[in-house]
This record gives sequence, C-alpha cells and structure tokens, in this order.
Amino acid sequence: MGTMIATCDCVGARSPQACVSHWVDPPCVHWVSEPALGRVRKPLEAPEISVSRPSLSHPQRVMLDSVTHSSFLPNASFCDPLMSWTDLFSNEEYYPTFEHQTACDPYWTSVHPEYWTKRHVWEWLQFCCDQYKLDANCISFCHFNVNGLQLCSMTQEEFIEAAGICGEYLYFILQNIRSQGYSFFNDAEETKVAIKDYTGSSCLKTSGIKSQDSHSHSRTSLQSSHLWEFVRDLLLSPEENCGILEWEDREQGIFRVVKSEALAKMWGQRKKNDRMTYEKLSRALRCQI
DNA sequence: ATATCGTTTCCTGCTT
DNA sequence: TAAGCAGGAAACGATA
Repeated sequence: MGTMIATCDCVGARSPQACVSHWVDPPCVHWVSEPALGRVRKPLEAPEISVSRPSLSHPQRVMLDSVTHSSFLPNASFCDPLMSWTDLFSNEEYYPTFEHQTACDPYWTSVHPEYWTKRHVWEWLQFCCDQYKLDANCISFCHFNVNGLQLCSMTQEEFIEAAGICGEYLYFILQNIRSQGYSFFNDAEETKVAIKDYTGSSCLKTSGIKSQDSHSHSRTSLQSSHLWEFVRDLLLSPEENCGILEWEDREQGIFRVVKSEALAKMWGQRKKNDRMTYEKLSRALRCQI
C-alpha cells in the first residue's frame, strides 16, 4: 500500500498541517497512467481516494488508488504482476533518470524514436495510454524497459507479446512516428481514423481517442483539466513544481503539500477561477473517495 | 434536451 | 474558543 503524507502551510493554520495524500494499492481502482503516483491500471480515469482523519502523530491521509497489472501480463516471471508504474518509476534499475529529469532534458517528442532513452520510451507509452485510451492493463511495461533503438527493432509480434492487442496499436503508432515524424499527431481526426482503420481492437477504452494533439499533451501536460492529473503532473514535473509538492516516500506514493496556497493558486489559474482556495481544492480531492 | 462527470461552493459537525 | 479538517449536499460547467 502506498501512502502519501503531506504537510501543508495552510493559511491561518496554528501549526503546520499534515496533509497526506496517499496512492494506495489494489484491488481498488482506476487511477491512471501516472507513473509516479499510483499504480496504473486504466488510462485516464479518476482515482479512488480514501481519507482518514489526521491526528498529531498521524497526519491526514488521502488515498488515491493504485492498480495492479492484470493477469494478462504474459511475462509474470519477469515482472512482478503487482508491479506498477509507481514501482517501476521509483526503481533506479528500471527508470534511473526519472528523478533527475531537468528542463533541459529533451522530451520524447523532440527526439527521433531510435534515439529515445528508456525514459522517453516510458513517456511515449504513457502518452499513448492517455491519448488513445489504451488500457494499461494490457501492457507489460517490463517488456518496454528498453531504449529507442531496441524499441524500434522490436517486431510487431513482440509488441503483441508485450501488450496484447494494444501492442498492435503501439506498433502502428511507433511505425507512423518513425515514417511520418510527429506530424502523425498533427491532425487528430486523421490519426483517429487511421488508428480505427488499423484494427477494430477492443483495447481502446470506450471513450475512444481524444482529439488532442500531442503538443498539448507533451511538454504542456500540466494543462490537463482534471485535478488528479494536475497533481500528478506537478509531481512529475520538477521544473513546474517549484517546491509546492515534495515526495515524502516515493516508493509508497507519499507526497507532501509544502505550499498549499501556491497549489490552490496554480489550480485556480488552471481552471481560470481566481476564487480557488486550498480548502476547496482539498475538498475536491476528498470528493474523489 | 438530457445524463453524467468532475469539480466548486457552502455548510455543519468534529477534532485539535 | 478558534481554527482546521471531513464530508454531505446542491449547484455548476463541460461533455457525450
């Protein structure tokens, strides 16, 4: 079980408040594609949060889901079936550079696939899950613990082995990026049709493919509209975080809200609501229980 | 037009 | 007693 504990600087607080948000374990929910904050089961669904009342010795907890990989994983001996993106991303062996990503570290969209690092591959996978509503359950992330060159050398069969029917999509998308560059994403409708035409697979979630270009999702993913995405992205973007959120125990998914006022202000700016307060923001988080 | 979802806002009661 | 937190309930806006 993961937990995130946060101490916030709530305005007017008589003493530092302990605000803990906690991404928990299965078998709960559908908290999505956030490598750092929880376990990935399905892309883009709201997290399940449970909250326990804080005390002096045991700060407030907000438990945002978590997810396990499904038994669909073909390579369970390789990969702990309970291993999540949280686990993987917090594992130096799997994802050694994530913590140290900097603003000058190029994003995957600015690098040709063959030159992707492992981190780029993971970002691309996350993008595909988010963008095309691929069911992360279908994907054996361990099979994608490779760099771009290795990824590009994988056959379609290997993609299918690694991600089932989703592997077909991933393979198709990768080949298109390689051949067309990122212009493949420029026309969302064409992309949508192309992918739909490609296969009638059921690995797409019901909401299908969103008309959202890769640009808006890549470097500017902080503009995502959901609160949980906002928090997730903030935690995953050190250059945007500005010390507002800090990891307390990354492996357990525990983070600390250091600047609650700033967090609320940033969320208010995102939602174009200058009346947003940390009280409201925290209520919204609790609402997702 | 309607339903649903994800908040937003207000409120009350409990805890510290 | 004051301040913060938890959670119920209704309203709201976007979207399907």
